[in-house]
Amino acid sequence: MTIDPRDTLTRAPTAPPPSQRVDKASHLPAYVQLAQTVRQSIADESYPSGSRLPSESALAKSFGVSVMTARQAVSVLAEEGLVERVQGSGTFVRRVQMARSHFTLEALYEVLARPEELEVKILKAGVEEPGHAVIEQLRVQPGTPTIVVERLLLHRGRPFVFQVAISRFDPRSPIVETMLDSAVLTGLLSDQGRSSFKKGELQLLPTALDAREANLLGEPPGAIVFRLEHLFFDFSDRPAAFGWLLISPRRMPLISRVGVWDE
Amino acid sequence: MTIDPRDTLTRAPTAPPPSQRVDKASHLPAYVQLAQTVRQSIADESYPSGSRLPSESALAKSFGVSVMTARQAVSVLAEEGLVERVQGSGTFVRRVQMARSHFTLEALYEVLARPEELEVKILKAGVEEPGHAVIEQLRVQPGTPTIVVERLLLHRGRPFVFQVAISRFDPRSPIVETMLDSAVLTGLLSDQGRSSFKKGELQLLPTALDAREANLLGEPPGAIVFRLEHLFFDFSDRPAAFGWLLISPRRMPLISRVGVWDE
DNA sequence: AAGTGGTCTAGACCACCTA
DNA sequence: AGGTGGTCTAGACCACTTT
Repeated sequence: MTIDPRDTLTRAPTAPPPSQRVDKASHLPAYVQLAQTVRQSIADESYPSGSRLPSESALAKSFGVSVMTARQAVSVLAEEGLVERVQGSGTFVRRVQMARSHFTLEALYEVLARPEELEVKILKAGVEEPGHAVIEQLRVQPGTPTIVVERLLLHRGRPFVFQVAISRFDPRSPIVETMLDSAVLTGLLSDQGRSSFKKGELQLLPTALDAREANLLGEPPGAIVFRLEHLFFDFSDRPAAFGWLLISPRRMPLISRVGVWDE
Repeated sequence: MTIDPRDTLTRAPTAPPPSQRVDKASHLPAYVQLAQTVRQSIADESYPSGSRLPSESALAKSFGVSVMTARQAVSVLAEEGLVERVQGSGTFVRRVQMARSHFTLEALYEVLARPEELEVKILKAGVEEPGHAVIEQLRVQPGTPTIVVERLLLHRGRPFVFQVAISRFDPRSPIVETMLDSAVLTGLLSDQGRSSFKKGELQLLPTALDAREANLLGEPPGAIVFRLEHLFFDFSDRPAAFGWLLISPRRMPLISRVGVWDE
């Protein structure tokens, strides 16, 4: 759902466009320079919250670039969430707001991308009858065997992630290979590994560790951590891999910045 | 950090570009139609994971559009995370991976955007001496009074969010107005309200509710919930508002989808 | 050297909103 | 009706990678 910024804000007059021109000597693209100029004007309140930016053609003219280039600059700011385009009306400076923030698993990705610092301990690997949750998620018949793998991932010798992964048992693929293939972990997380899926759904939850999990992760009993549930689908749209990661917020901080931070 | 997709994947030959043309009768823009065509080819593995897409000029030619239009179509897929551009080399189909997921506070935003369904209960509003954490976050001198407000937000009559907000005491602004201004909550979350900041930093954490918090939110004692800490800065780059929200994952599910879902 | 994506031009017409 | 952003053209040159 979208809220029209004009409904709720006192319309401020459009400030004059910057008279500055692109520095052709600079190796920075013109659209980056223009975006930074406008970003700075938002930061110092030359273009206050809710006000309308100069039109793209006005920006182009005053900055000495073509309309498409000015448009690209505005696109950068729109993607950053600093401004909002309204067709037929203009581009408006958006207020800084919490709900626009988004959180990425960058911290996890950074670690997984350096396999030389990682160690994978297989805690359990076998074929099991699925429980209720697994039957529902993987959409298998009760009694159908599934492959269950528990892994502890260590980063620089310290416990990092505890993972439980449950896959369909596929008679066409070698069992042992599938079970021990750490690609089911690293392949889902980084660009590496072989495993390949069509799509996936993830849910982030807060949870408390039980005694065993806390011990494995080197956390105090009952520690509160993130649980990242994942369900991946093969190219036939069948749910193929279900599982979850447990990871401490200290090891994977979820931080988001909104508004103008660079300068 | 970035991993070159070519390092880790068997290079698959580039499949032929789609011979389909844009439907000019359709009201869908050409770039959307082309993006959907390519998306479908990724979904059915005509362009398998790791393979190179046809070049933008090849796509443009076979689809009967200009290069810039084909480029815009590829940009859509790149923003979705389905493909990755490598300058000088090509555009490659990316594997579906967990670490590319991102989580937004959309569920929270949806609720906050409908003020008619909301009710705000002020549980506490007053001037207090700041504690250790607040002194650090707001960078105030010990002993400097700060404004503390506790609010319970109800959605359709049911407890939704518990918020604690601590602001600098600003002698230039009316105290009571500042204290009771629900904009400090809704303004930070939605486009509405008056409060305005230059930038903000947010951190999402898992936490357990204490007895009072659980009672307020209608959760069982010790329930595990999200804690969204926020620190907002005014246009002088001074930290101006610090606080946190407590919200159940049932009321704000954090779900992310990766790969090809539409069709 | 040839091919790729990245940037850029100088226009054009359209859909939409405001006055 | 005039202004705005949204889409699109048919080129161009550049930076970069691969052959």
